Amino acid sequence: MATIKDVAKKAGVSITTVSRVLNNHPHVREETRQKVLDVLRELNYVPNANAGSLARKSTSIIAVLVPDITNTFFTTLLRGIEDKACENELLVILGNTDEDPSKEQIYIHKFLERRVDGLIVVPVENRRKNLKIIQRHEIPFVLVDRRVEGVDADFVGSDNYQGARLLVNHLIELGHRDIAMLSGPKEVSVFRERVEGFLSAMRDKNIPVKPEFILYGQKPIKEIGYNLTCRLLSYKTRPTAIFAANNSLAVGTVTALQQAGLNVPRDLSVTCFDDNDSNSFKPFFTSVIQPAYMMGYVAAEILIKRLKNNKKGQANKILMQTELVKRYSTAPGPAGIAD
Amino acid sequence: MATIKDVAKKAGVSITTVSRVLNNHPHVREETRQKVLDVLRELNYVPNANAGSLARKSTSIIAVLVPDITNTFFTTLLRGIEDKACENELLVILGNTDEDPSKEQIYIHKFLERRVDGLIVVPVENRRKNLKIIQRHEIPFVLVDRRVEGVDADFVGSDNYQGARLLVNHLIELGHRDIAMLSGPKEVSVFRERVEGFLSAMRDKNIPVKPEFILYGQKPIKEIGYNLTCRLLSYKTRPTAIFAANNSLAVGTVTALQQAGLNVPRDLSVTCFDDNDSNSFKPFFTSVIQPAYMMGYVAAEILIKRLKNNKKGQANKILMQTELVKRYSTAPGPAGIAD
DNA sequence: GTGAAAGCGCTAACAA
DNA sequence: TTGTTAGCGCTTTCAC
Repeated sequence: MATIKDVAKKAGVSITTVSRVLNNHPHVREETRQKVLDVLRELNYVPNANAGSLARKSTSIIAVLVPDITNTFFTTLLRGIEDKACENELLVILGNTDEDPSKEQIYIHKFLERRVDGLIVVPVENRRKNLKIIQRHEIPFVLVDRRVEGVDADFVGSDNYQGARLLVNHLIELGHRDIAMLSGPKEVSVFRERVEGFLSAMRDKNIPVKPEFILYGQKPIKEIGYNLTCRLLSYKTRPTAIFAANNSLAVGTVTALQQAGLNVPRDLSVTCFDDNDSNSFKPFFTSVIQPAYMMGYVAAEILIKRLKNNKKGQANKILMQTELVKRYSTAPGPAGIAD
Repeated sequence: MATIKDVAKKAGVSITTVSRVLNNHPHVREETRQKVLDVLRELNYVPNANAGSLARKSTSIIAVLVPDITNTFFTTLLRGIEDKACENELLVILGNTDEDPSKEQIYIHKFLERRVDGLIVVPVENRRKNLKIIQRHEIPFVLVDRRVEGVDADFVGSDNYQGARLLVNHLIELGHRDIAMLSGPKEVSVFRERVEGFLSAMRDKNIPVKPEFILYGQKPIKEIGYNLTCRLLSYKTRPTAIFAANNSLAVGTVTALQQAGLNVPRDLSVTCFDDNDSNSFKPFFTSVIQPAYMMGYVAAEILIKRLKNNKKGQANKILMQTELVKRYSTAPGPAGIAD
């Protein structure tokens, strides 16, 4: 591949001049510029961005880390990030951690080696270790969706506590009392918050919560949702409604229920956080929707601002509101609908 | 961030020696190695991969270009690629073209600038231009899913022609005669092949095909599927079955049908290519499934082989078999089931 | 076993 | 307006 040197020689100018026309610097005579432009074309010149980054000490790349790239919530988030990044001529590189802390660590390391300008990360769990590595090297990053204790960084999330309350209040209004909650790992902030919202809504209405009705899965994925639901079904007294902490868990829940010959919502109501599938022709779940696209967009915005302002300033903490969307997975419970 | 120079100075050795221990070269005294290792840790040294790439003239990065990152088919493909790449310590960077040729061009350019070692691309359309750019710079790449006329490159796809025949034969067996086909753009090979498969299966059974029953969309996405289906429904004689060329079109189709008060499969049968949602608890569509994961894995395998063998050798052309999966979107048609 | 030095392709003072 | 030069952080040849 042709280098800037080749171009300079052929155009009969110095490499500095070529560099100037490549970067649209002023103070280049129109005639010279044209000549260089011609040679550029003639040689099919493609600048080596790595060499440029090395010299410029900045890559114009931001890295994004998500726990599950097959989850609509994260792909939508990603799209928000990409759009904002694109507006600012930044390249986005993506890592999929699969909810695995060691994968997270590997990706973070690779991204640091590539000297990305900044990162946007949905952290896998509550261990500060991986994030501290980023901080130690003073690379700006923003946390999305999940907080991590002891890490003071920009954060964009949604009001999980309030969202969970919306969902639970809806179930209570439908007449449900025996409500079970399927949570993701305790270590992840969003799941703790959703459980707390659940508990508070129940407390407000003086409805007792059976301890065995709160189940924590190691990962918020459908296989785990399936297993936990089977456990619920094995109880002598079963819940009449299940609140799954995310979309994937809910899918596992419904799978287990169907397999047990139970109809949703006739026999049991099911609710969850987030949409399950962007492609669905008939969204099924009554759920609380987070503004995923906006969360990504804003996260990128904050990161970019930091990149431009030389990383200064206090951490931003942004909390977005959620919305309850009633659909087909919930129905009146045994207590009947309250007025 | 600490550089190799800092490490060398602090360890009292030359940068060459540091480089040697970083790359596990032999001929380093164990004592020296240990000392360097200690300093490496002490300074939290993270090698600059861009500088390394520049010197080594290879980045160990491969780029992947897909048309729609929200489509399960492509995310599954991607996962296959990633797994194989990971085995070989390659970093994958992703571009989402949104079926837009100009986005494709932009990404290809960015990837070339970053000097990726190779690319895996699901091309947007049948224009050679973007791919010729890659070829001109002699960067290895493999085409996946879609072929491009006039481009002789490694290719991994599936037997769309045969897959379409499976689907159509199934519909015919169910007693359907008035079968409509919703295709993606003519310019994309897979859609041409699926239409041809459709036509050949109909011809084999001597069933006439109404020209107005073959509709081409500009993009294979649900919005277009919706529009085309509305067009079908406006005809005086409607089809009794619709063959959507991919999963997203099919979702649009069902949406339109539901909106028109039609039940699938009672009033109309619908089939398509590929699964619609990896997360579904009750896959709905009778469809032909391509081995997406395997396609990605094999594509990466071929690319990596080429990277190692110095790019030599004739182009591989791999065609994988598809599988018909009968589910809930098809039912017997007016002619009744054939024996 | 170890180091000096050249070079990868580019940017950015500084001079002219 | 243009060119010279010194890096950016690393690899690698060659000599010791």
